[in-house]
Amino acid sequence: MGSAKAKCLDGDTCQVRVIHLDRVERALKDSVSKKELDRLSSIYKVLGDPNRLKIVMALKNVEMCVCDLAAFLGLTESAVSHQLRRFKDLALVKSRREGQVIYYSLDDAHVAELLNTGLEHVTE
Amino acid sequence: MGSAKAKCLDGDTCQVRVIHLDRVERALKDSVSKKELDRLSSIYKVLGDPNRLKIVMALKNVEMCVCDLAAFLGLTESAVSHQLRRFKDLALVKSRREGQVIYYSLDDAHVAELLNTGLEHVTE
DNA sequence: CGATTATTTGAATATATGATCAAATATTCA
DNA sequence: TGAATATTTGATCATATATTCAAATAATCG
Repeated sequence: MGSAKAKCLDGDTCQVRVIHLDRVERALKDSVSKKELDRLSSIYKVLGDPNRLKIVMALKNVEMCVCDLAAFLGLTESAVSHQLRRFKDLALVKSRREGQVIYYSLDDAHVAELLNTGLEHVTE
Repeated sequence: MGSAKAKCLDGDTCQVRVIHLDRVERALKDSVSKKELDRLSSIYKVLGDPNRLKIVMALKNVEMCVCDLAAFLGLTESAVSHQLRRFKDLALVKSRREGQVIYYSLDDAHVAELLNTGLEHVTE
């Protein structure tokens, strides 16, 4: 342990410098699958924009239509629609049509939890 | 309620279409400050990249140096260093020097919570 | 001190992203 | 059916981002 010698991790010809091989191997072993990692980072990413965060925090409390959200955010309805699609693609938000109006609301309890944990962080 | 008439929210000359003025006003009232919103979205954003997510999940369990993380991720040490700076700028990760080696570790309990909540989401 | 190791920094670059605009779709209502 | 309303879609563009490379720092050791 603690050796600064070059160690090989990913094949035969590589030259990867590693100081704590045990920790690296442990981290590799403990890491979640690529699929789970991609899903999780996508969720964080979609929350990682102020406007989208406002959208989802509003939808946490009440159903809203696109033009309400646009007024709330001070953005184009088109811009809001584009962002809502990202939430829908991740199945974080669901929609319900009532005549001409489409109502959006949160569709995932975990995301609500994620938001609550985040809010605690920021407001405490 | 339910009127599709144009309502004005942000000044005198605007033409903002709103269907549920009450909901929009309520959302505006309930929304967190811009500062908090920016901080929170920055945190989600920094977690919203697969490589950075791997970094911080590894650091949740054990202290690691740059070259260990680089080996773990299959990235350049420089790339890892750049990403670690983002975490440090947000005070989510701290570093400790021991001779030539700089050890990184998680510096924020809330982020660990955020990660745990996220992991539950993805692995359940 | 000079050589080696570990990390950081800044410039460069290719790609991703968010907003806007114009046009398309879908629903209601006269 | 045709006009009006609500939303979506695709193209475009300016900006942000992640990685790489080369060079700079920082610390140890001979």
